[in-house]
Amino acid sequence: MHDLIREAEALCQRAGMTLTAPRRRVLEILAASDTPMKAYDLISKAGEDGRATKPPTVYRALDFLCQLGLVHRIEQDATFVACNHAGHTQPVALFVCNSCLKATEVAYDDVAQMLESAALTRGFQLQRLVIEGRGQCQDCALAA
Amino acid sequence: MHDLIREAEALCQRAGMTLTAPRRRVLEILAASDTPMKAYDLISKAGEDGRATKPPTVYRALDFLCQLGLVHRIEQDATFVACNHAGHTQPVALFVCNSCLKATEVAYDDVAQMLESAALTRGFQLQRLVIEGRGQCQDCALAA
DNA sequence: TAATGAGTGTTATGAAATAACATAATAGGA
DNA sequence: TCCTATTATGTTATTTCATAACACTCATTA
Repeated sequence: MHDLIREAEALCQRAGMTLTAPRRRVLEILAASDTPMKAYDLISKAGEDGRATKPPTVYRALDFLCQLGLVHRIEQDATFVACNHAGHTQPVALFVCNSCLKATEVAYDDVAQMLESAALTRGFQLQRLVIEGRGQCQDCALAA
Repeated sequence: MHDLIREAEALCQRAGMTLTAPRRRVLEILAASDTPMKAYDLISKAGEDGRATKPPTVYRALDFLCQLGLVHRIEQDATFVACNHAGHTQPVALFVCNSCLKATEVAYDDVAQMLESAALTRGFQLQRLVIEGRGQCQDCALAA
């Protein structure tokens, strides 16, 4: 978990950017959470130490972290989750359990290639790809 | 385009549901648009005849139409688009052009199967799948 | 030391979606 | 037919998600 922060720092440095205080704070909170979080939960959590934290601060940090691939935004429900494979810039698929809400991150090069070629046969040049699943994770299936 | 409405009616009947006035209205507007629309654009457009149309009316219609697969919600930017292959209940991938904003709908059974099995090897049982792309469509690529 | 640029703080507002409750329309059964 | 249950809509208000705009800080460098 502190690994993640260290990796993040290294990654920023390589990219010529800096992991400033608010960015690090947001990443720490996300990394400590076992489920994806809403932006406003982050905002109140980040403000739990003395000073107030306001929406733009957190949204800016999230934009930054998402761009570096350190955090993923789950489009279906506007939540954010820290990336497992810190540092990879490849796209991932995110499977979210409807029961426990935990997110499973999966690399999917093969799938991406299929989609890319499916798009290309229609003359469409892919720049960004979002793949999100909903369902039931193993733990919840066994518990039921 | 009127085909779509007729198909929609048939589909509703088969499902034991009804294509009521507001639902039909929303579907018509979406079908007439060549790009995906935001909910609030629909709301004002639907209100252009005399009577005011309010958010819940349109959101309810959208929920209904999405459930029947007559409309798709694009999660990335919260827009809605009428379905091409009216009646299919299989999932589709949506590729949205960053220039002209038009959406291309693509069936992807093979990709879905890959993702499903990728999920299953992790014990994850998929119930819903969202696949969305962003990029440049053929027309815009040629125009540039 | 001025000028630049990147980042943050703050106020205010815009945009997307839904809760809660009242009302209407419709279909089925006695 | 009349009652009742169900389904859908109308309406008000509010919640949730996100960003615009501008002032300020602080490090870098010319």
